[in-house]
Amino acid sequence: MISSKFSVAIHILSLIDVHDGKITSERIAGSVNTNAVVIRRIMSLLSKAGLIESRPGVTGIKLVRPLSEITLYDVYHAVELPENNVLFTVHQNTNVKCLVGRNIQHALTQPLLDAQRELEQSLAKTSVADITGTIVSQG
Amino acid sequence: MISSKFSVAIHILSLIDVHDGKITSERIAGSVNTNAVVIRRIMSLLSKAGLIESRPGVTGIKLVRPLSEITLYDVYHAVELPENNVLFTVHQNTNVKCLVGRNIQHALTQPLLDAQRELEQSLAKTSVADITGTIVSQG
DNA sequence: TTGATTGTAACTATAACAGTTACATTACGG
DNA sequence: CCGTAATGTAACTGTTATAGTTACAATCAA
Repeated sequence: MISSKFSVAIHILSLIDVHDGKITSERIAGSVNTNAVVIRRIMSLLSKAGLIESRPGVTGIKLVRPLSEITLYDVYHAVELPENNVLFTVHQNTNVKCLVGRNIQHALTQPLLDAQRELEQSLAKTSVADITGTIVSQG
Repeated sequence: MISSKFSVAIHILSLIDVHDGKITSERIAGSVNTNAVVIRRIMSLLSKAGLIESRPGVTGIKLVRPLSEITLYDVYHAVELPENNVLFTVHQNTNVKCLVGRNIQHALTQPLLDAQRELEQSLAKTSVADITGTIVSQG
């Protein structure tokens, strides 16, 4: 399961955009209905990914790129993917004396990478601006 | 992250096939290099999904369908997907007084379902027999 | 009937996620 | 230039999922 960090991150980016950057983590937390530290932790991941910029003591969060140039994949990659960028865990240390144990990891590599790529390419088709557009049109 | 239950389940199905069903959970555990109860737990999920059949006291596990008719998606669905069949967690209980809080879940629904479908369709393209074929060809 | 096997409960350990309190650091506004 | 407010992060708690382990009742084959 992909955690709610992903959808919360999109929520954060939408709010920054709607408020032209003039918003605090406390206010965002009020909209998400959680604690401000939860918001700041996810903002920290978005900062490391180069999507936003913020500074201690200063109210306001800057979008480094417009939301039309940030895809759902960018957000997913920033907050969900582990260091190795691999979605599927494959069990290691299998018994090399066994034909299956010796070769299973390699046999799975390509199909699992393909599936991950399809997921990511689908996410990349939608920008956060598309999501904000849907939100605004709902009223 | 998708857990190793998935890759272990494929390992189990491959071993059943390679040994024509004459194999115990203890032997499978020896190939996977884990405890037999871990294997039986995953076997229980595969049984509930109707992919295998086994009985207490009887050595041997039956493949209900040939591996060529079991896709990676079938295995993934059997051991990884939660009750609601939804891959992405979306945060709930957002603030309805806020435009974004009021509409974010609905705005995310379709793109996230699309991405999940792409992942699943990609997994469905490969059968467990394909994996076993790769394994055997490696030697 | 004996021995092997399955199925499952129960316990432990670890890790990720999420919520919370606390606080040092920073910088803007009066 | 001081006080207020905000960020960034550490530290702790609670919950859940995964994984490993021991134990054992139920089952069946030989």
